[in-house]
Amino acid sequence: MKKELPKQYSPSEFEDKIYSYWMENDCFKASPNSKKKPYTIVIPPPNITGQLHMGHALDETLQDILIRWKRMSGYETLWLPGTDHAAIATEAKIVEAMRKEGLTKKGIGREAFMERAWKWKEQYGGRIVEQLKKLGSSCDWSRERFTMDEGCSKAVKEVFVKYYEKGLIYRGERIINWCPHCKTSLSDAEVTYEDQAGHFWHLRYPLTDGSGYVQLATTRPETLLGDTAVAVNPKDERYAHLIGKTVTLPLVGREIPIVGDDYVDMEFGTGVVKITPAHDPNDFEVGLRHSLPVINVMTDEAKITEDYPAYAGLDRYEARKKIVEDLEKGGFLVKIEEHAHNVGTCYRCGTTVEPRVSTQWFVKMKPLAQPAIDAVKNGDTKFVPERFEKTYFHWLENIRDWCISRQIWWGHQIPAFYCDDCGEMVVTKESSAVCPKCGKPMRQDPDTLDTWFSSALWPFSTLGWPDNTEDLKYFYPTNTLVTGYDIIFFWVIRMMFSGLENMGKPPFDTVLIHGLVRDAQGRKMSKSLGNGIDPLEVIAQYGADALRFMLATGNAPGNDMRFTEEKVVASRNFANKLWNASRFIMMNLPEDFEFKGLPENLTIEDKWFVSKFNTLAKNVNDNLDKFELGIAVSNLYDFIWDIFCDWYIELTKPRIAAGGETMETAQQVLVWAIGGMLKLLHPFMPYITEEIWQTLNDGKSPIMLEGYPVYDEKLSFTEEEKRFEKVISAIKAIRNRRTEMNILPSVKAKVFVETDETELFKASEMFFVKLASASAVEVGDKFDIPDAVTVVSDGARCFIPMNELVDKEKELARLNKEKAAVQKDIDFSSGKLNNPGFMAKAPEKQVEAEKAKLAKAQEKMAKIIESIEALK
RNA sequence: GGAAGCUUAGCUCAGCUGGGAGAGCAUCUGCCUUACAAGCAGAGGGUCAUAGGUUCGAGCCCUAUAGUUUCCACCA
Repeated sequence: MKKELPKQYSPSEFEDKIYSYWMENDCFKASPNSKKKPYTIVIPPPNITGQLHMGHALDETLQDILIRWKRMSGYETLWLPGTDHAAIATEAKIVEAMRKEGLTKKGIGREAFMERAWKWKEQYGGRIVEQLKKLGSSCDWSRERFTMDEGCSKAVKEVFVKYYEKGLIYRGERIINWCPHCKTSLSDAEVTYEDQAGHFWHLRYPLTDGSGYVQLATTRPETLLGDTAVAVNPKDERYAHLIGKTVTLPLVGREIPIVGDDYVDMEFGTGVVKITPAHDPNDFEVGLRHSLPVINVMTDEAKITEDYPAYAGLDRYEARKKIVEDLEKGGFLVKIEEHAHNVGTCYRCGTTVEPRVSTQWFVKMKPLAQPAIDAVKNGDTKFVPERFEKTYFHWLENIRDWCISRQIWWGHQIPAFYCDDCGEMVVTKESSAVCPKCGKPMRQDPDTLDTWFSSALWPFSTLGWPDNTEDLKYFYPTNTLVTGYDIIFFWVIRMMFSGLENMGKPPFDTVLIHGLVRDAQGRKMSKSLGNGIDPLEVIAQYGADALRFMLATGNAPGNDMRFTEEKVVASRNFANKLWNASRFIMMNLPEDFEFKGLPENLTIEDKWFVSKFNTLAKNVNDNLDKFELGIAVSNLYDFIWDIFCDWYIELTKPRIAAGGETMETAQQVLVWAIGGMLKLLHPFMPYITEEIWQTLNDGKSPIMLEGYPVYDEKLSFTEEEKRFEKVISAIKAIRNRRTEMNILPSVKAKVFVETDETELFKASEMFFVKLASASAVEVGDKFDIPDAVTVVSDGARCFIPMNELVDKEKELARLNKEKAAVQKDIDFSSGKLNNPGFMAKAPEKQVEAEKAKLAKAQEKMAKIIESIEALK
């Protein structure tokens, strides 16, 4: 049957069809019973509420390239997919949707809320999964997981109880970051700091004994309501004598002490600080040291509490305004200054967080952090690029206890139970508990866990832990974790210590960090800017292969990249090029063609090509090994376009036209070549390579399960490669000369090739006809052609008799110019070789290469001089 | 305050362990040469931010400076 591709490359015609074909044939499925070596990647689970964006597209593309490459390289590969419940983000969306219906959480109650939330998950959780498939992601969908599914929930409880019993989890009253909008506590990692313009209010607090006042400044006058002390540095001579005295808090009238504490910077401001333990982390510490009372002045919505009737119910900013007014009226305000400062905001909603004292659950980090530091220090896990290890160490070395309880409903409810009668607490994996003291049913802690608590367990909870499953035994530890640098703190660190603590081994050996996909102007893609590019639209227009290829092109680990449509177009054009090259091959095969493998009777140009292909296979594998995906891509791009399409295909044309044995050999090599290139390219452009492969092989078996080409000593023809370059060099030189002289390609002329390699060039005569506009070719070791254009290249001197077209003066000038250029080369090389330092210290390989270069240049020089003489 | 990255052709960026500067797009010239005009053949264009240093040799290593981006911390 005649193999044939449609004339037009239109990816939308076959991408979905190919994906279904892979799914139907279970091509992505992994087995823990394989004899092969495992290679595993767990997907960074996208949020169920999310829509695929360019960040995902990049992340998935890199993972799919790695997993496909390893699969073809003989590993049992598992790419484990799933989604994250994204506690706060999802709950916010559900609450928002409810608000539109006029409903509130309180109104419908916890049970009904959870019912809605699960429905939401069913409705939207599948969307992002379908979008991942569009990219061509070869995940084992039969193993798809969700952070709140039964297994993951079991793992969460197991870990919580274990940590609690080991004293790694505790409950306590601490100052935490509170988001008044999401109405929950946040961990340190969930707070992003941003510069805001603010003010400095200079205030006067009168001494209670009437002997004067102290002056201090604050950026948050409303917290004055909760002041329980004023602090000075005990070494500060200005104020030391005041320690032990009291001041009367303006507006409130409370008598509060002046304490001495090293925390106060004598150089900054007036050297006097108001202390609000309930609403400032540093003040909280001071409060602990001096046993100060902690007075919370705000509700969970950051409104002033009922305790201060003058301000009760006012939002913190309204309260600030009123308090400043009142301070001024009372004569307590000295002055107001402009002041830029950094304020913490909620990473989900952007609201300014309110530090607040409350009772929460914490993970004790110090003992968990150390093994995670060690694992990277001793190389069990390495970061690519390495520089991110610094970030990792810095964070872990300065880590504070992790606040894991959240005051929301969507998530894993904390497995702690309280007795309302006697206050007894029980932490258990069971879903209910009875008070061991009073025998009464206990009430479960209403809080849920930080969403990152469950994703921290992802690399092993998804493999079946805490059960010792076949999957867990075979696939853990996983191999490569691919994620953006913005996720290191949230996720990578927590997976590291969780894996080490619970499995005794780090969860992966390599963390491949990539950057952000920015817009064409280099800005972050964001909803508020509206500059996001929808990957699905790009796929619809240009195909998933083009998008993937674009994302992999020029992608250096850890570096940000810009998305531009031109780059996608360039990638699409490359796919189109490959498509047409394949069409060329197919249309030049006989109907009964049978591929027999690489033939024995290769010509020199075949060997030139095969040898170059061999080098390509080596380079692509080497670069993939080093996670230099961007370089591997450009290796493939350059080879397929330049070496294969521009040269090798063109070289086969005269052979195909000639027919007979040379044609048959060329056909075998072409099919061998396209097969090899499709395989090498497959991880990057899975769809088009599969489509062409299927057509070429009559749909026998998928390319994605073929073996990946590797370097093969038998395919290395170094000598032939070098020799054939001489022919290419001569053809290029002739083309340059002709363009320079404005000779149309349609004007053919006889070419005389003077060379020592007469046999090589005689065999290549047809190439000069096809590629250098030669009407005829004569090869010899010596010619004397008058009125000819002379073209000197490596290993040959070509004469093109053009008679009237030849202007002797111009020709001479050009030859002299060329002579000067070659002389420069000679000077350069001989300069090096005459440099005693170079000769003494440069490696021998380098010296040899330089000598060869010099010899080549000298040979060329001799030919040029000869040509100049002949013209005179 | 601490740390990291970036600065290479008009634009966007490669350049992996130091050995005579590359790609895509854009520009210019000429071609519809039956795989491909989403293409082919050519051309122009860069004291690789600046200043020192190491080296036989530096875009690449070291130091400093400038500009730029990002992360972390934070003094009320």
